Parts: sequence; structure tokens; C-alpha cells
Amino acid sequence: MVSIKAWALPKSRRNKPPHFSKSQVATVLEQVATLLKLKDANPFRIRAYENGSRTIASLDRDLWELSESGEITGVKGIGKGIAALIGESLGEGTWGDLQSLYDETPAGMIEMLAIPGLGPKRIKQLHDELGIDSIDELSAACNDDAISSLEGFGEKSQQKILDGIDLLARFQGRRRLNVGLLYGEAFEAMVAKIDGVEHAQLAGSARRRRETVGDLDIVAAVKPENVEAVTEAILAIPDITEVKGAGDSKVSVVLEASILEHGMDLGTIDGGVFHAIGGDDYSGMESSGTIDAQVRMVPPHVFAFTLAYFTGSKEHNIRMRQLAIDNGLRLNEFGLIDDEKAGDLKGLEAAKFSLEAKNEEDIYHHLGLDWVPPELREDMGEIEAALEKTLPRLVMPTDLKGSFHNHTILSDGVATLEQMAAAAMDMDWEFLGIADHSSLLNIGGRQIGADAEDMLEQGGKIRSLNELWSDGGKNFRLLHGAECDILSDGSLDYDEETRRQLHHVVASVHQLSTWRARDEVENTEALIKAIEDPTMTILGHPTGRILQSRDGFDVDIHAVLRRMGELNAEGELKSVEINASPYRLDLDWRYCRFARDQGVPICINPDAHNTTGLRDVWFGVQIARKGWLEPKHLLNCYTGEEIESLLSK
DNA sequence: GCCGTTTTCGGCCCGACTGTTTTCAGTCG
Repeated sequence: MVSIKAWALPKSRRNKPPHFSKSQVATVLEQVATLLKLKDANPFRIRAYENGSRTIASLDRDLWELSESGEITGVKGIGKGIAALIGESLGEGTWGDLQSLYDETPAGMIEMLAIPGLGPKRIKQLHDELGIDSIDELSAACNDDAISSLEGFGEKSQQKILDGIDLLARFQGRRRLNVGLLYGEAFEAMVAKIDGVEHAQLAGSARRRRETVGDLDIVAAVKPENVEAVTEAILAIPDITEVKGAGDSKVSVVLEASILEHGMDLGTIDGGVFHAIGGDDYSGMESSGTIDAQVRMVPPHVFAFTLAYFTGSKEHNIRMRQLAIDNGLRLNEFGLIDDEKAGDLKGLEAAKFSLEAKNEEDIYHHLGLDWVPPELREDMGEIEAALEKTLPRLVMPTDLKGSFHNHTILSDGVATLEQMAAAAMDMDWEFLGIADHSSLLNIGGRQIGADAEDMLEQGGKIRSLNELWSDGGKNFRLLHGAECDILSDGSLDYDEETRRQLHHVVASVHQLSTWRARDEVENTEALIKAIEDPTMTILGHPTGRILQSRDGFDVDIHAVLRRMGELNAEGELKSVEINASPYRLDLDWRYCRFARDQGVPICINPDAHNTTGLRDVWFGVQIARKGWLEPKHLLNCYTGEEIESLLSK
């Protein structure tokens, strides 16, 4: 279970500028926005900090340089105020008068924001009127029936808060993409089958392939005369454990795991991850889990608008609406409406003056944009690219011809070389990289990794298998690699002689406790040392994060990727992995474009521990798409022959 | 707090739903 520590402004660990990293600045701006919410500050001021945070986080220029030269205020969303804060923090190591803002807000109030249905205003009210500063106190107050009598609260809100706390305790309010999609696709199929539903589609963050999903949004095209019958049919679905509301256009329910026809498939989990997410307790929790879902019913002719609207993101929608306004139009879930003609009319009435859209493409085209794939709708430059018609041709699962980081029975996998190869051939792959753990890795005191001798013996087996396939005219080969531990000082496990005999070395950090106890500067230094090792080819799960369970270690990922870019420019092959396990999805999609721009080739790795684990690459592809990557940026999309000769150099 | 070639002030996306009210505030996306 993740518990939120009280927020603190970062302290400089350096004696000269820049005192902080870009991600530290972005984090502070984001926290300031949250703290201001709890003080009931001007919502637009709050949004300015939120935008500033996002802008800084995704900036691919050096922040200190921009700040020093004054160019920073030329960045959209960064004005005089935030620029001054950045200048002071990077230059002096201080944060203006933000300390008092941090001091004023109890950590528990921040934590309460995650309770569904409870927002900043009412958290502030609870704090001001009852002195409630933590979830525990809030829970106790609900049980004492102390909340329902407060102004603006009642019996139902009190119960809703208790339910929300329960949900939060189990899942932190969000579910990993793989779990969210299992529920979402099952529910979508059920709704689509109902008489009177012309079509139904999953929208929201699941459609955008965020790494975690809050609740599910299904948009259904239903003629007005059928809405009542369809509502009844939805509510009759047996896997609905609770109906939270049912209006004229929206049904709000809680689904339970029984909706998953084939049960809760958690995929394959390696030992370390399994331990980190709570072991057997976790499996039990997922199978007794629930998820919130909404169905929005709209007349068929406005379906495309509603789908686009509820796909989001909120930030993308804001930009789209602004574009509409610039064109004298009003964009909402019902249409793209001529503002003048519609006048004071609202909702579907106003939509009578809407431009037509048979599909999402039509909406984007009306505004002079190319259609934006849902994965890109985060207001991270996709609007500009769509205007300029320079959106990327995103990678698809079928573009992949192999992967590099997979395990066998030599370490903690459960399948043999032959079984893994057969599964890869079934996927029409031309190559499969094997990278069993190096000798150092042990989980719970038991050595998992392979000794150098056994590792080299595996190489012999791989060579004879490859010869067999080659002689039989089969376009397939295994690549012999190892997942070498990065030690705390940045050196790699195994002796150099052993590593030199491999096709590729996936270098990964596993001793997380050491790395998480250190600061960004030390970790970045060690990681860069590991990358500079001439035998290192692929940086495995770069931050070590486990989604919904633990954060990764602090590292200046931009600096690491920049160094990797330099080494690639010098002719070395240094690739960064998108670990495709839905528990990791690390490298984060937010850094993919930066890696690409540095000239770092990226590879999607399922980190499979059995044959079905190879299928996890699908999640990696979703993240690569979200990170704007095209086939040419991914080593997975090279042919088997190309990759073999590349790695044999 | 940010932004602006109709603006340096006055805007900033907008609608639905819920639970509380009796005309609306809070929350969500």
C-alpha cells in the first residue's frame, strides 16, 4: 500500500546552479496547484500552475539554459511569475515564499483528494469545521455520523465518502491498464449487444491507453425512444453489483470481476514484481475487485462528438474547444455548433445548429486538423502537429518482428529456449532475444540468476538451434543476451569477457532499496557509468517503478538519455527499453519522444517469464504509440537479419 | 498565473449529475 508522505520542497544538494532538475521543478509546480486547490484559490491560477508543470516536464530543452537566457518566458504557459520562481530555485536553491503554503496543508488533506466524490472544497470544509486532517479521522467521523449534519452534506454523502475510502484503500482509485481494459472491453461488448444500441465504444483514459485507468466510460448510440428500454437492459446485467445513478442520458454503475468471462487474467508476473505488489494478497484482491463504469447514451447522429468528448483528455478538449471558439463555433459532447445561430440554446437543442460528423475524423477536419489517434490526445503537441499535418505514423503490433528481453528456465522463467522460440514463431517473429538474469540476482535469499559458466553454455545451445533453423530455411533466430545487474556503483555483473560473448546486454537495476535511498545526482552518475560500459546494449526498466505499488528511484532520465544519444552518435548501439509488463511500462511514455529526438533507438520488451508473457508486448506497443513512436524508432521493427548483423558487430 | 495585431484588463471550456437544496454548489471528465 502506498502512503503519501507529507510534501516538502526539495532542498538543493549542490553548491552551484542549477540547484534542481527539471522534474523537481515540475513536481513543485504540480504540488503548488494541488495545495492551492485546498485553499480554494482562483481556479485559473491553479490551472496556470498545472499547465506550467506539464510544460516544464515535457520540455526538451535544458531548463537552466532557458532560464538564464530569459527565453523561458517565450515558452507558452510560462509567464513572469513562474519564470521568476524557476530562476530563483535553479539559481539560488530557494523557493520564494512557497514554504508557508507547504506548511499550512496537512498531508492527510492531500491524501483525501484521491477519495472519489470528495473534492478540494469539501475537504477544506471538513478541515475548517471539524478539524479533519486525515483519512483515518474522516473515516471515524463518518462512522460517528458526524458528517451528515454538516451544511451541504447528508446521509448519502457520508456513505459515499465511506465507500470511496474503501475503494481507495483497495486500489488507490485507479487500476492498471491491463485490468481496466479487461473490464472495459467486456462491458463494452455487453452494452453493444443490447437491442436498441446501434453501437457502443469504450472511451476515456482506457481508450487513450493511459498506464492506469480510473473509471470506464462507454458511449452508446441510442435513439431517444429506446433510451428507457436500453437503460433497463443495462441495469439487468448480472455483473453490476451496484447502481450509483441512472439519469436520462447516463447510467452509473459498479462492475464486479464476474463480468470477465475468462476470469481475472493477471498475466505473468515475475517474482520481484509479485512480491512488490503484495503477493497472494494481491491476486485475491483483484479477483474480488470492482470498477466504476458509466454508459452515456446519445442519439446516433451526435455519437462521434460524444465519443471524442469523453475520450478526452481534459487538456486536449480544452484546446479543441478553443480552436472551435476561434472559428465562431462551440464544441461540446453534442456537436460543433454555430455559436451565433444557437444563441442561448443549450445541449441537444443547440446541437441542431451543429456541423455534421459521421465519425471523429469529420470533427477534426472541420477544425482544419488531421484526425488525432486517441493515444496522443494529451495536449502534448498533437494539436499543433495535426494542424501542420505532421502527426506520426504510429507503430502497430504487427510491425514488430521480435523482442530482446525474455527469460527461460535458466533463471526465473518457466519455459525452455525451444518453447520460447516456438511461441515467438507463432507470433510471426523473426527473432527472439533471451536475456536471463545474471548471477547476482536473488529474491528472498535464493539465487535466481545464472552463473557465468551456465550463461555461456546457454550460448552454445542457442548457436546450435540457430544453425538448425538456418539449415531448414526458417527465417528465425534466437539472440543470446543476459539481463546483467547494475551494481550500486554503476558497474555491471559478470566479468567483461563473459559479457563480450553475448549478442546483447540488458543492464537493469534490481537492488532498488539502495538506489531509492540515494539522490538523483548519485543515481544518474551510476546509471551513466553503466551505459558507458562498452558491452552494455539495452537499458532495462530504467526507473524500476512498479505501477500502483512503488515509485522508481530518482534519476535525471533526460541526462541519461542525452548521454545515450551521444554514444549512438559515436557509432555505439545504446537502446532504452520500454518494459511492456503492464506492471511496469517503464520507460514512461512521457520520455519516449525525448529519447527519439536524442537519436536513441528504443526497444519494446515483454520481459516474458513464460510463453504467454510474450503477448505483453502489446502493452508496450500502446505505450510506444502514446510516446509518438514510429516503426523506424524501434529496434523491434528491424528484420531478423538486420538485427543479427547489428548485434554481431 | 497566463495571455493578447480588435484587449495590458478581463477573460480563462462547458455540461451533466448528485445531493443537497428550493435555486444551487461541488465534483467529474
